[in-house]
Amino acid sequence: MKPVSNASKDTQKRILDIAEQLLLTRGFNAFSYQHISSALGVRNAAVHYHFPRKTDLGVALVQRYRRRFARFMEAHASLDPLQQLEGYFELTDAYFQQDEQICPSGILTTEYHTLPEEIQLEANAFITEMRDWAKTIARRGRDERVMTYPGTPEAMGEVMFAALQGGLQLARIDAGILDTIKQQIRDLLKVEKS
Amino acid sequence: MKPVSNASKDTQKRILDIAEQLLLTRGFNAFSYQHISSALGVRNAAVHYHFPRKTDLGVALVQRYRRRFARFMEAHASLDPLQQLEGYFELTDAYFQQDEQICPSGILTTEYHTLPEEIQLEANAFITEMRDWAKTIARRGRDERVMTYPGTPEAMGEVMFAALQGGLQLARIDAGILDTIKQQIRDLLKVEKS
DNA sequence: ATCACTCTACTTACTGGTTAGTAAGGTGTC
DNA sequence: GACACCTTACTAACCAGTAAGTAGAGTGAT
Repeated sequence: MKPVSNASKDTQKRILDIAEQLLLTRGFNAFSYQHISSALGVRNAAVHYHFPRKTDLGVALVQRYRRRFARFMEAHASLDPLQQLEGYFELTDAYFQQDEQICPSGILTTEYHTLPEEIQLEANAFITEMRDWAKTIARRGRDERVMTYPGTPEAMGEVMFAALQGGLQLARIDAGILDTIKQQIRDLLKVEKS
Repeated sequence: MKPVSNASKDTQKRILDIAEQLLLTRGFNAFSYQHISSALGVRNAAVHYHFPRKTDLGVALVQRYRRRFARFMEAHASLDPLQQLEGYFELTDAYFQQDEQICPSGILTTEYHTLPEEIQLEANAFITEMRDWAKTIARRGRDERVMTYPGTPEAMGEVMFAALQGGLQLARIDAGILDTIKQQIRDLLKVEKS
């Protein structure tokens, strides 16, 4: 149990918060330690003190997403599939409403070939977890006879996830597209908006 | 009508070809004039001679996409909707098979907030054209009674386009996802693979 | 209680590399 | 000799990352 001061923990969290905002609006390659340090009111080297290399910061960001998404799944585990679907939609909306952020998986896959391997590995795990959650909703929806669709739950989950990822990006061009896609997914699953 | 030498036209085309490859694999912010000039075997300033600012190069790239996509639509205009759908799928496949490239609209929307306004405007127009084509396929498919789906053709087109855009990106994590999504779209439209 | 010491969380000051972009000069072709 | 198409040589800004120093808070011995 190593003691970490409150100041350190707080600064570290604030760095992650600022970096997250920059990641989801500008992408990993288009933000610098300067952006973070000036937003935080400290010097460049202070950021390097907490996250020596930018790769460390990237890995920490994705790991935090994974912990957060694990808590999200846990909180929604006992809900029925229709509520889980709406919860998934709300998560998507929440991104866009905050500075037109997009889903982290969209950033990570688009910039994939330019990312350090350590971040790629975390991204793989994170995205697999998100895709699996979409598939789980589709599977439970069919098992509990509240969703009706052709094909396998796996395929339906992939389409739902891919459409929301793409939809979030396209919403930057046309904000209305996100609602259209959410409603069409409901229609394709033959469910009513709850 | 200003005369342009063959050498110039050729170099200009080769710059665009290299830049396109870099754009679709690395993104606009993650490639430089150095990347292009070294791949082309010329000096940095030679690229600036043809495209003074990087913005000029970006605009030229998107405009070329638009011309190319216009020709694509013209070539497929007289086909039946099922063939148009498969043509759309083939276009998607072609991107991925070439160095895991993704759809330009995925790059442009993901990096949107970091792009110069001139490129944003071209991107808006290009993406609108691609989305409209997807909607046209969905509309004609229903009108000619070869596709069956809930919701409006507009909504179905948006979901198809967004799912393919997201699917291309996710294919970098799991190559199989693209085929899964294509087949699920066929199933959702109640059409057979042609 | 106070001096000596240690540690955290920074700062200042820097390096070497990369970036887009430019100015001026050269060379071959019509 | 005019022009297209390049080159060499450069600038200023930015990038990630580092080395060395410091202020202040806490600790421990006397």
